[in-house]
Amino acid sequence: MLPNQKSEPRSLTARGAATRSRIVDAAADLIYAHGVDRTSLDDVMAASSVSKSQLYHYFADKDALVLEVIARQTERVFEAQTPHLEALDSLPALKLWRNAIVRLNKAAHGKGCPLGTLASELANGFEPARKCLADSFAMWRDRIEQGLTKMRERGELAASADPYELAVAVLSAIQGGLLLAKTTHSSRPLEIALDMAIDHVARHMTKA
Amino acid sequence: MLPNQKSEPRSLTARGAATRSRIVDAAADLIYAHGVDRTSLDDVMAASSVSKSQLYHYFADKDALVLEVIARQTERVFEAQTPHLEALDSLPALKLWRNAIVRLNKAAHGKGCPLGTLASELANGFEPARKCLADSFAMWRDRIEQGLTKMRERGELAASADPYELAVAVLSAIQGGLLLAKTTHSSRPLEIALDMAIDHVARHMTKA
DNA sequence: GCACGACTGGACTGTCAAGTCCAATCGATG
DNA sequence: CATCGATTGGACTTGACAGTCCAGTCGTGC
Repeated sequence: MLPNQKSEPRSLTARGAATRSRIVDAAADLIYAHGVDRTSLDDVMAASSVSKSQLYHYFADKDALVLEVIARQTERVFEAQTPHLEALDSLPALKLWRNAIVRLNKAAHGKGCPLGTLASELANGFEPARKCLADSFAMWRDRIEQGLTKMRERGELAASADPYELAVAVLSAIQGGLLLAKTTHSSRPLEIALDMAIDHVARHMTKA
Repeated sequence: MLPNQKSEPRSLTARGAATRSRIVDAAADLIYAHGVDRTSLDDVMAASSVSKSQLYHYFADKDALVLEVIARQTERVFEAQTPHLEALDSLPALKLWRNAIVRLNKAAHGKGCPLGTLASELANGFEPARKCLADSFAMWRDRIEQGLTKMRERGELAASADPYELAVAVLSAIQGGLLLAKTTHSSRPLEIALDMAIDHVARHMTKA
């Protein structure tokens, strides 16, 4: 059982890094639009103006590329929620965030959450991807949890409230709402789910 | 533009119906386990002990089979929630249902909701499937909504509460909770999401 | 018992996708 | 400017999969 790090050259020049990044971006877009299995490497080649050998120069195989795509989408999801995600420590902040998510979903024409669709497609059958996505969700939950913890420290949230559980509940609402929104071609389910989640947090607040 | 009902023979004998049903069952199982794109017709053939020509005798193409699988999974989901789904008209009934869902998820080794995974995979790019799944979700939501409506008629739920919106919120929580449960390999997110949803309903109840 | 249509078997085709290979360039460095 | 590894091009191999075709069997109504 040798370390078997067969892929990825030891060093990358600036040009190489740019090419590699271009590939990941194109793959992320295509996979978001069509799913992992309906995105061929030929599609990725065409979209990123790259040849087959380059793909296999930078990535051991399609699975390795998919793993990179997960990482890239995780970054994108976090960036898209900036700056809201950094300070979800008050009811007004949560509501602003809610509106931003709804806006984001509309801008994406209700295609759903990039991480959610990847998770649904890969969580069974490609264990490294599942782990990676579980980490992404954990980080996301953690951001929410941090804001709630701050609220509790300030006494805005009841001492009996569990920031971890509240954060999991909120994230569930987001994912479920996005899935229903995507399926029904309407953003209402997302709005309704988010409002429930915010109500749920509000319910654990001490009187104003 | 002729009606173009190219597929499906006019009549089915008992044996033919059985074969056809066997195919759909096998396809449903395989697709639930591996996803639509990772399930080949050869796999379905092997699992249902059927030859290629039989597949194409009963279904116009893979898409037609997938549509049937959606219908079958919809039936299964509803059956699995029987009898709870028929009378979600009290808080205790909702809690019993919650426990049943958690149990079901554990029994399925956290593979998630059959409808949810299909929706995530097919909602973009295969419009007939999306419509079909949207209908399934609407029926599901309607069952929940009916129970809540009954509660409101009885005066247990506040007149200001909207059974439709509450039902959508509950269904979102289920789907989101199942997705996180599947990704994290833990049923906790599902439990947390369901508890939030039930709390949310309880919050709209008139005092006991 | 025979005729006709439902039903079945399985070989065959065409396409497309993953992954391999080798030879050619580019560019920093001594 | 010579060298070496990073980088690139694209043809080629291999296998899988959707879908086609035709020939044969079964079973039910007449």
